[in-house]
Amino acid sequence: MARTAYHHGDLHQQAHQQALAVLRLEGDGAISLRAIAKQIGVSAPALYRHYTDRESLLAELAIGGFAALRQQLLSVEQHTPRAALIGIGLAYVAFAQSEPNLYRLMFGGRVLPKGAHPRLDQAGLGAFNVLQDTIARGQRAGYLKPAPLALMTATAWSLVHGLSQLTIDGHLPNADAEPQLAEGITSLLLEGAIAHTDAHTDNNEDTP
Amino acid sequence: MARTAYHHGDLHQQAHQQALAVLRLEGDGAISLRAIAKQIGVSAPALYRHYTDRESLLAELAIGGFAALRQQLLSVEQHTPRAALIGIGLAYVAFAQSEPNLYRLMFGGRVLPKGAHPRLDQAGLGAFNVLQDTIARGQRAGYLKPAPLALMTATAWSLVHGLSQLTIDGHLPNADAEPQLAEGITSLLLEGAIAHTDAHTDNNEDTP
DNA sequence: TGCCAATGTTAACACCGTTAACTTTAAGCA
DNA sequence: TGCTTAAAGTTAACGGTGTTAACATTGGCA
Repeated sequence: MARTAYHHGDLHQQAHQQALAVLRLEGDGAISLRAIAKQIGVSAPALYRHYTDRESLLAELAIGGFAALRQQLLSVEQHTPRAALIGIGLAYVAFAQSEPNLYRLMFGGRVLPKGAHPRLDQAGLGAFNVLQDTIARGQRAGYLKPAPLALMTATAWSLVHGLSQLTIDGHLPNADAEPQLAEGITSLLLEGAIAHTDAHTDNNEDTP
Repeated sequence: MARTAYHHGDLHQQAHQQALAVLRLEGDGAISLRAIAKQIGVSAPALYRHYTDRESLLAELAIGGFAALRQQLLSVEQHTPRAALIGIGLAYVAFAQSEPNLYRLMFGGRVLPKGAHPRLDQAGLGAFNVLQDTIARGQRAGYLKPAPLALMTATAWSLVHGLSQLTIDGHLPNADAEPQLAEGITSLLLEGAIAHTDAHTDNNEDTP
């Protein structure tokens, strides 16, 4: 079952890989089913045996992206609550910076409407949950405030997602040093932005 | 200079408005020069007398968006530093929620590459500066920590931008109450996420 | 072995952005 | 006032897209 021109058996996977390559180089807007089919050496309508839509191909790429992001977040060492939180933040931003076009596709909104691809939403939740679990652990350890979990998770996610998007797209003037920036930002969230000039004022603690 | 079919004198503005209407209803992906020309009652190539590109039309829409965002941020009352900061955060998210498709276009990244439209970058800076100035005032008033201004601005912008994007696109599970969410998130950034159980522990202060 | 479902094929439709070549009109100057 | 010129419109055409219909081939199973 191999290469008789018909039924070469690997079309789905090959189209996926080809589309991923184009995505990485030129962004999702440059993904064309006809071009992909030609490069694989197959007619364009053949792709419709494996993907109902161009959009479903993109959704599959995004699903893979969320799975990769989840793995990257899971691989962060959770030694102390603080190290786990900062590590997750850095890992998140690092992922976005290493795969900017894929990240943009995952959170495009315009390209992949939210309710349309259940497996996509599920994959997004999978990554989301890693972040949420880490925060919950930080709360149980007494390191984080006992604020509502949904609130704290939304805050953390908004921060890392916003930073990812802004750095990827080249906003953020004076974005000199990026790694320090990400670490400084997460620290700022943890310790707060308000100056407590009352008495104690022991800024920059490093270990809980 | 009016309506002889030729030279109806208002093509530029009319195309802008028509494109904006389509953008609001269906997103930037649905903006088609041919369709716009037809609805205005003009041939498609006529648009190229007023826009060098489809992309330049989109850039013009985004520029208008940044100007509107800037105005909305400027209209926030700056009574106390805290009120100014929270007010700006709420206004920012409110703008994104009131114009989701426009906001997505402004920060698309994939649609409008960063260095290609100088006036666009300038308009973005205009909105950015309002946020930065507010933070600088908060620092001068002694309300905010004297951390590097670029760091604090990047943090604040990341937070409000991330929250905007996530709520617009329907991520954030359990996103029950949005206004409280935005306010809670900005407060959390101001006061920090760490529980200070050592001694002082005066959480939830409301005035500096 | 013969049939059927899976998986390919070509042809075609209706769009799209964009350019070339041409035409009409408004405006300014002799 | 009339002529010229540049601005602003026109049609025709090129190459590209996603997608569907109708048809062809093939591998696997009864």
